[in-house]
Amino acid sequence: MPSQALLPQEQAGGLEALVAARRVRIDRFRELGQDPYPSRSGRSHSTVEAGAAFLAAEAENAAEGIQGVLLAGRLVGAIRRFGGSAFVHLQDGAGQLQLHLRRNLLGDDAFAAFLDLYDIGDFVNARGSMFRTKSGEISLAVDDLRMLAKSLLPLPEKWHGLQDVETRYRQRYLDLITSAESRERFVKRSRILSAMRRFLDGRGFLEVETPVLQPIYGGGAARPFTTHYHALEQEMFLRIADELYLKRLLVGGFERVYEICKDFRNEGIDRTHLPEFTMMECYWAYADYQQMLTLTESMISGICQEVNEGLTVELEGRTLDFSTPWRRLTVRQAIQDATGIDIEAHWEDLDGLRQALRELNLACAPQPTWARTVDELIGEYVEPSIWNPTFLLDYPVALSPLAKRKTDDPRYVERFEPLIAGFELGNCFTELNDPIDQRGRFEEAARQKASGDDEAQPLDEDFLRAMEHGMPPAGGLGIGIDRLVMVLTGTMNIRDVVLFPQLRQR
RNA sequence: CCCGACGUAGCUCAACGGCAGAGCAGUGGACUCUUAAUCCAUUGGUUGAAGGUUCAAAUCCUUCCGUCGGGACCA
Repeated sequence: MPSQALLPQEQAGGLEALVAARRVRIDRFRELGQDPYPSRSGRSHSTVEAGAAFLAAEAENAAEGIQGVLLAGRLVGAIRRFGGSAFVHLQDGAGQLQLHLRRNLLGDDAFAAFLDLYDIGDFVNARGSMFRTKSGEISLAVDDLRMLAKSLLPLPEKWHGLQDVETRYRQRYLDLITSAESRERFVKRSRILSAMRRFLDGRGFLEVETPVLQPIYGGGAARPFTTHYHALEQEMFLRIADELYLKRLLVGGFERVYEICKDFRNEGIDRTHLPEFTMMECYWAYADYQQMLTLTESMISGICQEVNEGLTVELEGRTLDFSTPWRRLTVRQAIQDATGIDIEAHWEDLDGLRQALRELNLACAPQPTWARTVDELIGEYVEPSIWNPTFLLDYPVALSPLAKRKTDDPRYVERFEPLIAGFELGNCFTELNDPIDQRGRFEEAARQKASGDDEAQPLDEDFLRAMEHGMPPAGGLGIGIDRLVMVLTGTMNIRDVVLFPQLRQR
C-alpha cells in the first residue's frame, strides 16, 4: 500500500504534508494506469433526481429497479470507515446523496484503492444502485468508483464549517462548498434577476447595453473612478449611472428600455455600500412617476412572491411586509415627522435651516448647500425610521437636477424613492425633457460644484444636444439590485449578497 | 482618514508574563448501516510581519499588514 511511501513527507508537517500525501496518491493513480484528471466523465442522474427516482420506485414497491445510477460530484463531509465498508456523501450542483462503499460489492482492490487514494474534496463518478439504509437515508450502493479530479488542498472542517469572514469573501468557493445557506442566497439572487427581466420583458421593455467607460460621468451625484485611455489619450470615467445614455435612447425612439449593469462610485464601504454595485435602470416613454410607482410596487412585490413564495421576509429578527399598496409619504411630511422641522419654513435658506437644526439640537454634519442639508436630514432621520416598504415622494427641485417639476407646485419635482429596512432601494422620477430647463439645472449644479459640492454633476453638452432634438415625456426608475437581494433574502450586509466583494489586496 | 476589537496547526477554538494545547481533518491500527461514527496510537506551530521592554513575550509597548464593527466621507 502507498502509505509506506508517505512516511518521509509526513515529517515535513502541516499543510505541506497534507499536500505531499495527495501528490503521492496522484502518482499512484498513474502507476495503476488511471488518469487522476480524465477528460471524460458520465452522469445519469443528479443526486436529487436519483433520490426522486428511488422514491417513485419505492412507492410502486420496485425499489430494486433503480440500478446503474451514475452520479458525478465532490466527496464532502467525512468518510466513515468500518473496515469492510464506508459511508461518504457526494455533493453535486443539486444537492447531496450518501454513498455506501462495500468491499464485497466493489471488490478487494477497488475498495482498498478507495480507502488509500480518495480524499474529501475529490470529484468522482460513482455508479451503483439506490437503496435505503437501516436508519432510513436514501443512498447509493456503489459498484464502481472513478476519480474525476483529485484535490490537493483540504476543505474546511465539516462541523463548524468556514467561520472566518475574510476567507469566506476571499475564497468564496470554499464558502459555497461548505455553506448551503450561502449557496442558496446566490441562487436566489440569480432568480431575482431573471424574475425582474421576465417582468420587464413582459411589459415590452427592451434590454440594452450602454458604455461603462464614459468621457463625462453623470446621472447621479457621486465621485467617479477615473482611468486613462491610451489610444485616445484622454481621461475616462467608469460610469456612476447609465441614465444619460438610456435617455438618449428615448430620443432615438425606443420607448421602453432597461439595463442591468455594474455602476462604480469612488466612495466608502459599509453594510449597504460597495464601490462596485449592480443597478437596474428603466425608462418608459409617455409614463410619469405615478405609473412608475405602480410598476415598482408590482415588480418588487411580484418578485418577492415568486422567489419567496410569500410577501414577508425575516430580516434581523423582524418581519418585512411587501404587501401592496406600500405606504406613501412626502419628503416634507417625513422630515417634519422625524425632526419637527418644516422645510417650507426655511425654503432654500441654508442659514435658516442650520439655525433651526441648532435650536432643535439635531446632530447633522455641516453640508455645503441647502439641498445637501435636506438630503442629510432624509439620510439621518427619515431613512432609519422606515421599516416596511415605503415610497418617499416629492423632493425639492434643488435635490433633483434631472427630474421634472410638479405642475401644481414647481418648488418640488415628481420624484420618489422606495425605502425599505432603513435604506433607500432606488430612485425614480418623471424625467426632465425641457432642454432649456435642463441646461439651467446643469449650470446651477456647476455653480454648486464651484461652491464646494464636489459631487455635483458636470455639464454634459452631448447629452443636452440629444435632448434639444426632442425627448418624449418619460418616467425613469433605478433599483439597487444588491440591496433588493438583501431585503428579499433577509441579509443585513451587502457583502453577503455579492460573490466577490472588493477587499484590500493582500 | 479617525476610534475600537481581532489575527495561534489545513479548519474551529483554548492558553492572556512562566514548557503553545484541544476537537476535527490527516497518518497507523480495530470495526461491513454510519451520518459530529466509536475506540487505541500518532504527525502537524516563524502564535499576521518587524522591532522593543523583560531573566522569560502568543500575552506588555511601538510601527506596519489584513479583517470586522463604529465614525468620517458617501446613495
